[in-house]
Amino acid sequence: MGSLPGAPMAPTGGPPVGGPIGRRRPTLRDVAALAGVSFKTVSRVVNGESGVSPAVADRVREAADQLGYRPNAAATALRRSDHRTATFGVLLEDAGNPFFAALLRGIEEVARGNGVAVFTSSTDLDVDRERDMTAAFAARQVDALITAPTESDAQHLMRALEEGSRVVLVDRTIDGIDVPAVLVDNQAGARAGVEHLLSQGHRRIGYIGRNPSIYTSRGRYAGYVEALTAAGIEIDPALVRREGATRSSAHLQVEELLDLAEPPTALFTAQDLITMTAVSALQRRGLADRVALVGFDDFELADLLQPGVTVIAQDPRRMGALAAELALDPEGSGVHLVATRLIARGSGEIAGPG
Amino acid sequence: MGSLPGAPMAPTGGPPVGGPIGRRRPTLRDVAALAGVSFKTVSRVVNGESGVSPAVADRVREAADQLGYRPNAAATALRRSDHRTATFGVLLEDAGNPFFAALLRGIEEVARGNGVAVFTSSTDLDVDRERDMTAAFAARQVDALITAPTESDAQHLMRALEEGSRVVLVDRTIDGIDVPAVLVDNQAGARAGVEHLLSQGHRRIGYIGRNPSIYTSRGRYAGYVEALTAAGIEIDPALVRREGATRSSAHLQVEELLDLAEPPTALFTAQDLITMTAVSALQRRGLADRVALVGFDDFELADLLQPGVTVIAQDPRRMGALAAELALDPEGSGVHLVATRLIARGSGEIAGPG
DNA sequence: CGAGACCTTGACAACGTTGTCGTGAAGGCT
DNA sequence: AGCCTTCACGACAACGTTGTCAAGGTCTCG
Repeated sequence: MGSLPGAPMAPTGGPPVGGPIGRRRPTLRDVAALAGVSFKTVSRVVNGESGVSPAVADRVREAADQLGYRPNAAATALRRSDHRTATFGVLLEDAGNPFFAALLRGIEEVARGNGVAVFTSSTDLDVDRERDMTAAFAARQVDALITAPTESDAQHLMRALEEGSRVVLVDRTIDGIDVPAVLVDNQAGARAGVEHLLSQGHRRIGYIGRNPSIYTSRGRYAGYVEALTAAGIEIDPALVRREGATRSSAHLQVEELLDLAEPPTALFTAQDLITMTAVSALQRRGLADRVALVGFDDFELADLLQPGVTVIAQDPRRMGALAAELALDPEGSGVHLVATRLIARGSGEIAGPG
Repeated sequence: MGSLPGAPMAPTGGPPVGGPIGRRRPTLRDVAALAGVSFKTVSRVVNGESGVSPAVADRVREAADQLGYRPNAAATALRRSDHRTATFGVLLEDAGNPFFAALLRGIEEVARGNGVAVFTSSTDLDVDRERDMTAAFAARQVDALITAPTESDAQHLMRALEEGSRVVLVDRTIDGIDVPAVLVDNQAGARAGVEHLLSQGHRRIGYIGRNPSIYTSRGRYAGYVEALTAAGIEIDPALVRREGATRSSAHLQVEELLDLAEPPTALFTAQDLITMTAVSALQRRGLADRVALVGFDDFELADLLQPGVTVIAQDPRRMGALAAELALDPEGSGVHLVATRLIARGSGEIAGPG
């Protein structure tokens, strides 16, 4: 972990071969020598500490500019008593998914504005990978770890906390750990989506979601159940599919629902990729304007499909920005709920049999 | 730059307030004390160096496990003679754009497999931001900087090189610097796309692209020109728009072309977002199945639109993986061209007037 | 004019690790 | 037995910075 594959050892004792390209980077001492002061004085100027006369400070700055001095981040991190590294670690399911990509952009934005650099990694829901990367980030002493945790085991996060990183959860939460979190009210969002379908006269509403082990998946299903129950409709297990992890399995599940003797007249899909899969399946069967569809997550081009896809939209960029702000603020705490918003575009407004 | 906003100073001299949550992380010395050896011996065991008897090594490993020892990355980076940090910096235009998101995933994958952590940042084509982040990454001593450079000025990259980081260019190249690069043959790809339209009988083919200051934009336009010229068709400046930077300006340009007295019968759009914008405009005017369209870059749902969108597809994930491998390999060099591929889905096969 | 306070500056330790060298014991050879 | 090599391990410097403290100079005020 953490080591590059060994580069071949250079043979010892040969003649000096003209030195590698990189000339040594100037240090505080180099600047000090040029400015004719002690290196500690340079340190003070660089860090904007008080107690340096303006004349000396100018001379130092000039010397620093001339040499192109830049502080060595490793030395700073090592020495500082607060152990700040001006670095975040961000651990998401998949930076290639538009939702997480936007979330990452939101984090980046706030981080950059505060001089913080951001480590990223995708877990693809792999628990081992999640643990490894948490460890890798903690070893690099990130000031904060912003993560959408995969599993219910908080051990690795506790460890990161103990080692001095702040931890902020985003999109998903986890038991047994008290840290700030930015979440969406998945249940309310899903309920609103299903109620929208109910109000169009649908009674047989299929649900296609991801594995219940995923936090968001549980809340969204609960919203589905809640909406139907409130409308006095019993949950029909035949209409519920909650195994979609990969794209192809999601596709299979959509097909299964449509193949039922009594197929649903409307679908609620609980994630963007599943929604896209559903659109694809419906189109292929020529059912796109007969079976209603509401999906959780907005996505690019949803408005250009025929019909446009009605969605429960989140605001991932804002979620990311909020998470980053919580990460920056030592006092930041609590669970922050970000609202969802129903965007009607056509697919959700296809009338039911009623 | 690089400093967190100053946290308020704790008042000095107060009573010890029960210590902060984070207990001190164990160091080599702690492990050494527990194992009853010198800390240098622990260092040897941790790094798998030879010259430690198996019995002692076991004892050390046991002690390290018991304390949960993890090497301090900052100290290692500071002390190592090769200055390796097992860290990459990745600087792209926009991690929210699917193309760059996939590219990032490709880099991440290879990096993770080699124990390398990845810093990311988006530039949004802002040159200042690009320079700042290059500096921020270089200050953190990244082993390699993988970047899709914005401008033709290589100064900041030269600087990063001098300071010991490898530099790998991806998607875009830049003059005056000799570093490995992973590029796409934009010209050949665009030419193939335009030739495809020509073969459907189109002669008036509009071109909508981004600002010529962008490397990829130049190559793609050159391919357009090349294809038309080879077919004996003169470039009609009225059909060429190369100012699309933002989404709304792209939209405007599509509208302008369609508003011409003699509008084009086919469009070649030089980037994914522009293609989406064009689809949107064509749909709104009811021209989606009358005006042919070929776009550079594949994108999600391109096959589900009506008609499906014919594209020149790249393989960004592979590009990213390749770039990361070049970054890892000290001998890596040269320009690596990744092929494009035309995917016919309908929009590009709409027949021309001929 | 002298005492104290303050301001500017420098010397030096320390952060946790790797690199270099030294030392003592064990082993091999003549 | 004596000498040289090898092996296992430790002592210590060094990386570039921040934190602590002390020294010397200037200023204020009685």
